Parts: sequence; C-alpha cells; structure tokens
Amino acid sequence: MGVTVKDVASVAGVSQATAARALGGYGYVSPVARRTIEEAARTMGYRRHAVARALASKVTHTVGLVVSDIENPFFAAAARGLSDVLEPAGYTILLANSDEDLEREERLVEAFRSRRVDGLVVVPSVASATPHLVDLVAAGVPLVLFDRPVRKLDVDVVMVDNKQGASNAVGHLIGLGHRRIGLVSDAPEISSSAERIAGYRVALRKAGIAVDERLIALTGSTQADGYRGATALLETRDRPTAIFTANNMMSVGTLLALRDLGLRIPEDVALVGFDDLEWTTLIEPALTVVRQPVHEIGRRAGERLLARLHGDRSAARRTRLPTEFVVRGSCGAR
Amino acid sequence: MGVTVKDVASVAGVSQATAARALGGYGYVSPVARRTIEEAARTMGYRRHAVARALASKVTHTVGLVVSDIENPFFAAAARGLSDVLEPAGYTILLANSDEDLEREERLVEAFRSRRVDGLVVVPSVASATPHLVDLVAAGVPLVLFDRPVRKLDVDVVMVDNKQGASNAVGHLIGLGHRRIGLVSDAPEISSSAERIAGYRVALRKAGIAVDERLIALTGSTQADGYRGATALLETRDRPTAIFTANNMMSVGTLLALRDLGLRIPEDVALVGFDDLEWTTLIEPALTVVRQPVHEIGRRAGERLLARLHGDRSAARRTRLPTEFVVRGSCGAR
DNA sequence: GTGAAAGCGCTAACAC
DNA sequence: GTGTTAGCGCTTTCAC
Repeated sequence: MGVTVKDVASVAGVSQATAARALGGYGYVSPVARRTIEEAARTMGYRRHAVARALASKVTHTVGLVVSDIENPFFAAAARGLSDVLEPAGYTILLANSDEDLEREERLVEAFRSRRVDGLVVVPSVASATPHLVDLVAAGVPLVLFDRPVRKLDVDVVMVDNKQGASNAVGHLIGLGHRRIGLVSDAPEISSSAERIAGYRVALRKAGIAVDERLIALTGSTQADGYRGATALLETRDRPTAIFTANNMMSVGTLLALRDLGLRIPEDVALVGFDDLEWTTLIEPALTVVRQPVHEIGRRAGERLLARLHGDRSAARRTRLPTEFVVRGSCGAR
Repeated sequence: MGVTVKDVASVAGVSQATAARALGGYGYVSPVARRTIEEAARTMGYRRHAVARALASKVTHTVGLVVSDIENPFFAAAARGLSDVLEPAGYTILLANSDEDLEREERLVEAFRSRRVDGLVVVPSVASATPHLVDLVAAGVPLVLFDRPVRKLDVDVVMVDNKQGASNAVGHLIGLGHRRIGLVSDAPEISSSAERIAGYRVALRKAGIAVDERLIALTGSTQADGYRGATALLETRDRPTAIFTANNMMSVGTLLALRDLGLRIPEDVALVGFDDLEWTTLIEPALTVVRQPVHEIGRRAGERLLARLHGDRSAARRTRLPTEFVVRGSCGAR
C-alpha cells in the first residue's frame, strides 16, 4: 500500500541505505543523489513511517501527558504551554486524564510506556513515591512532574510557590482586619493543596491568630464539593468573615454557596481565590486572586523535558514559579 | 534492555510464537502453556512493545485529535468526551492545536499520518475540501469531523444544529420586542460560525425585520477581537438594543465592552450568547445562552470513529445534536 | 495447540 | 559518499 524507502530507492536508482539517509536526514548523501531521491519520493508520494523508524531507532518522538482532567482550565493552559514547546521540537503529545485516581494514573503511565514514549509529564495523584513512577525513573525514562512534587522521587518538578501564594492571600485578608478566615480546599493528599493549606496556617500563625480547625473545610475536587464545603462553613452561627479558596473549582463552588445563602461579597464575607480565570473579572465584584503563570508552567515543563531528552543528566531541578497576587473587589480592599 | 517475547519464550520453554500468542492475546494457546508464559512474563517484568506490535500488525491503536485550541473550554470538553470513549476501548489520543490555521493543520495531520494513527478527529479550519483531508479520506484513514462539516467531503461529522440554535436565540430576542439586534461573531470561514450567522439572518427575516449589515460585527476568534467587534457596534449613535454573540469568546469580549461603556444588561442592551460555561451563572445578570452538549459531541465523535475502526463501511453520517436554549437574566425575559 | 520462518519499514554498523 | 547486512520486537502464515 504505502510507498517505502525501498521503493523510492529502486526508482531513484540508489541503494535503500542511501535513500534512507536522504529521506531520514542523517548520514552523508551527495547533493545530486539527494535531489534525485527527494524528487522520486515526492512524485511517488512517499511518507515517512514513524513507527518503523521508532522501532529501529528506539526513539518515538512522542511524549505522554497525564493530567487530572483536561477540562480544568489550569491543566488545559498548562497542556497548551507544553505543546507550544514540544511540538516545534518535533514531538507529539499523548494525552490522558487520570481524574486524580491513582489506579487510572498507573494504567495510563503503563499504556504510555508500552507505547515507548520518550518522556512523560505527569500531574501525580498522590504525593508519595508509588511504584509506577519509581520504576519509570529507575528505567531511565525522563519524567517531569507538573504542579506537584512527589516525596522521595528525585525528578524535575515545575510548580508554583503555593505556600507563599496562599500565605500572601491570607495575610492580605488579615491586613484588612479579618480574624475569622475560612479555608475551602480539596484534599491535602494533593500536595499543591497541602502547600496552600500550609500557607494559610502560616499566615495566621504569623499574625498571632490561633488556627480554628472548624474554619477549614477539606473536601473533594469538584465544584459541587466546594459548594458543600463553603456551605458548611457559612451555615455555622459564628461564620467566617472572609474565605480563601484553594483553587478555581473551590472558588466557583463557594461563589455559588454565597449567593444561595444571600451573602454579599465583600460586605458579609470577603473572598480571595487561587487561580485566575477569564470570568474572575466578569463577576461583580471581581475576584481577588492568586494568579499562577499557567502557560509558563507548561512551557517550563516542556523545556525541562526537552533538556532531558537531549541528554541532560544534571541533578533534578525543582522549578518554583512565583504567583502573583491580584487585588480586585472581592477582598474588600477597594 | 527490555524483556522481549523471545526472552519470555525461552524461559517458559516454548517457542516465540506461542509466547507471543499468549502475551498478545490472539490465536490458540493451551491453558497450561498460557499460565507458564504469563508467570514467566510477570517475574521477568515483560512489557508489551506497542511500537513493534504496530509495525507488524499495521494497527497502532492511536487516534489523532486536532482542535483549534485545547484551552477553549468547548474543545477541552469535547476532547474529554472523546477520551472517555476511546481510552476504555484501548486507544491513545495524540493531541495537537491548529489555532484555526490551515497550514498548521496540514502539518499536524501529516505528522499524525506519519505516526500511522488508526483514525483522526479534526476540527477543520476551513470549510472547503483541502488536499490534506481529501487525501486522508482517499487513503482510507477514518476521519471524523468535529463541530464543523467540510464541503464536498463525505465523512462523518458530529456537530450541533447551529442555525437552529442561533435562530432560536435571536427569535427569542425578537419576541421580547427587540428590532435592532446586533451580532458579534468570528469569521464566517469557520462554518459553525457561518451557520450561526445564517440562523441570525433567518430569524430576522422570518419576523419581517430587514437585516441591517451595520449591526453585524465579524471579527477574529479571540476575546479581544470580540471586544473590538462589540465596541464598534455599541459606539454607533444608533446602537442595537440587543446583541447575540456567536460563541463564548465573543461573549466574554462583549461583556467586557459593555462594562467599559457603562451599559447595563439587559436594560441598555440585552444579551444572549452561544455556549454555556461555568461562569455564565456567576455573573449578574446570569447569561442567557444557547447551550451545546459539549461532552456528548466528543463522545459521539468517539463512537463514530470506533465504529469505523471496527470496520463500519456504511455511508458517512452527519450527526446533528440539538442545542438547548437556556433563559436567564441577560436577555431581559425575567 | 505449537513451532519455524518470513516479514513489517526503517536505522545502524561496517566495509568499500 | 554509497552499498551490504543485520537487526528493532512483534505478528502472521503455514506446516506439523
């Protein structure tokens, strides 16, 4: 069916090796032969067979990406950033969603390995070094962790300074006079969330405010979970005067809860969220947020992976990008 | 480095062919042999080599997905839907962004073909039958078009009834008494947009209202473009009393323009948008929208592709999913 | 049911 | 520079 290097070679009147060199872009080929071969290839409709090439060369020029859910704007943006650096470099991205489920993540990583990806970028579901990642690293497959580190796994990580970002946000609220500040977050098993929770605690402690555990709502990862968490906090008789939400899903859920309870922002409850999305300036008042450099995270991860793919054997690097605190109306500062 | 079928075979004391049959899950193998082989494979850490398998069997179990931009929530949701049906079926998705650019799209499709994907799902940048897609179809590679059809290309398409959706929306606005209804859309070269524009015209015509071309702002695909388009419409002395935006990007741009001009919704200008996203109920008033079944579109595309992959040779099918008109505050109906 | 042998289409030594 | 010759790891006839 398809035109092979061999076919092109025989038409061009050269050996398969020469045709392969010309078509594959490696080794020496005389300009004359090259032209003849390329001409033949074009008229014959030759198309490089990446699968055969990969089998012979042991390099697939594919990279696996495992995110929690590509529908989460944060991961979509990061995926885009990653693609923007990997694709021009000749790599194709294999995409999969883990839904924060370890078993799924294991299956996906395994599927990618059997497809012999040259490297992997994964958003780890759990913070401890699970076998599927340890084995991967032991086998020498380049791995870049995205958004979250994994304990005792010495690989490149690209993430933001979650603790600092959260602490800034909560500190800002404290500066505004708030003492009872609620936190709505998803599970601390997700290490980025754990760091944000830690940042929340640090800011309070630094201000000499005792952490009231009843003001901390730890829940699932969905918007509905955020809604429930926020509602629980808000329905107590001694409700918080301000809330910090640990990610965009929690922000949406909390916003909805606030509305359903008829609470005004920032008069009744001040709000600061993590993640800056398009709609944050569309709502009234606009949401004060901790903004992450979403594309940059993806790009950096791509660059780190490319370096490894190009043979960089230096020590694992932990890239911590700074967050930006964007003050708008919801915190009550204006 | 890696453990091969051959290695497993020699340890298990069978021929390579038998081991391959047991490990590959095809052909006959006695229960006894199978157990021995699987046991050996497990202890030796055998991992199937999908690349070699693909070369030999001519089936890669990979599917290429080309979207305009994975960051657009519409495409992210569709990608998720696609993944939800393809992944359980054993397929891996190769993802790429075309940015509505034909040349990029061509390069990406070519890259996927050289990787011998079993099938492709693409959101075509242009509505006319360009060679890269025609050749693909001629070569017998299953192709499913996503969101938009391509003229004279007889392949499966999964999309929504854009014209009907747009016409409903505009008709609703007319029913509310509006006569000067503006339209903010991206380029009509994008056929889904062309259909929405057509729906807008149809609704007006049906109501006996002459289409005023000055009320139609055709612009680029970004939110900034939408902002510019809406601003242009709104700054005329005889501005529209209502606006219909053809997609989520245009909606955001228009919302921002409205705010910057100090115009209230729906008092000064009523608004209805295409696409229903999370934030549409977060803003005040909530946005009245034409909702697309985003996941369903992706899932259907996946099912169509699976059918083709499984040998379905029936006539190309055009799946048109219905949209849903969701009335909220921005249109002024409440 | 199992084995031998011939590829799949390409890269990679190595000799010329 | 170019050709020869082995594979890469698996599937796939086709005998037995």
